[in-house]
Formats: sequence, structure tokens, C-alpha cells
Amino acid sequence: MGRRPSYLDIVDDIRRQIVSGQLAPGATLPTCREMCAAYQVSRQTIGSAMIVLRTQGLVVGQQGRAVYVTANPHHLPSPADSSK
Amino acid sequence: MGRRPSYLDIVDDIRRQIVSGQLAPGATLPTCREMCAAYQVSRQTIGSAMIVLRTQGLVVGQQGRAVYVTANPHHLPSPADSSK
DNA sequence: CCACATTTGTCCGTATGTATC
DNA sequence: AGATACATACGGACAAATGTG
Repeated sequence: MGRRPSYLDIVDDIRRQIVSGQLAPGATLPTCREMCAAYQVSRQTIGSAMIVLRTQGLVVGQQGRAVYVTANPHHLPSPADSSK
Repeated sequence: MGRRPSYLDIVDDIRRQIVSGQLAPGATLPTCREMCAAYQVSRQTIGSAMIVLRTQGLVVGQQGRAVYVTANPHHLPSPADSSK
């Protein structure tokens, strides 16, 4: 069937860290380069994951600084599950 | 200041067509190629716009066929306004 | 069933812009 | 001025699904 795209995998992973409190509100995500190394993907792929996370309102990116966790919502929309 | 990215421009445009009923539920979006030509951008940029629209639940893409408008919700979250 | 074209979706490498330090 | 970091964009490539013949 449909292989799960890498960027949705990354979204899921970071989302879990936010929900579990491992990444508290106000915390910063690893740098772009570190995430590229950690997940073994390109910046574009990280960028796609960030688009999803920002659209869901889980994080906010600030240019030149970092990507911050915005909040710890009670219960989230589908885990970026557009492909069923 | 912050220039508005092309892909958010596209999101906003398509979203307006959906909300206004110009693109009814079940309708298909133009093909990827047509949108590239219409907005004068690359497929990646269209792809980024589609990620946002899918994450917001406005459309569903089906490989090999088309992208379908899912529903006409009453009111939507901020128009992909992650950057203020 | 198989070959082929079309279309959506994803990914990479690279480049550029912008903001912060 | 330079380094660092996030954000966007292009072009090319390949995979997956669909439809047609």
C-alpha cells in the first residue's frame, strides 16, 4: 500500500514528544541541520514537516532563531492522516 | 519585512474558492501542471500548498486521479496564518 | 494481463532570502 | 561583516495509483 512519507513520520515523532510533555511549551526544536542528520533527510523534507506542524498550530518558527513549541493542546486533530 | 510566500498565496486563493462555493464539495482542483502554469510556480510549491490544504482537511488527494474538495465547513481556522 | 501515458505525491541537491546573534 | 538558522523556491527525479488500449 501507500508507504508512509518521511515528513509525516517526522511530524508524528515530534508531535508525540510535544503531547507527552517531553517537549514543553516554549521549548525549542533541534536545529534544522540536526534534524536533517537525525532523520537522515533533506531540509525540504524537514520543511514539509514544519509546514504541517505550523498549520496545526503546534509550533512557531522564528527566522534566525529557532522553532518553538507553542502549546500543549488537550487533544489534537488526526495525526496528519490525510492518506488512509 | 516578511514577504508572503507563494504557497500561502495559493492556499489562500484556493481556500477562498472553496469557501465561496466556487469549488463545491466533490469538485476537482485543476491538475498540478495547470496550477503550476496558472500561478507560475514549481510543483514543489504546489505541493507545499497541498500539504497545508490537506492538513486543514479542505481537500483530499488521490494519486493518479485528482485532488478533491472534501467539504464546505462553516468556519475555518486562520488562513494558514502561522507567520504574523 | 501488460504496456503506456497521465497525475498526484514525495524527495534530493542547490540556491536565495531573511532574521538573529 | 560574518556566521548561524529558519523559510522559500526551483529543477530534476522517482514512486504509486489510475485509466486506456
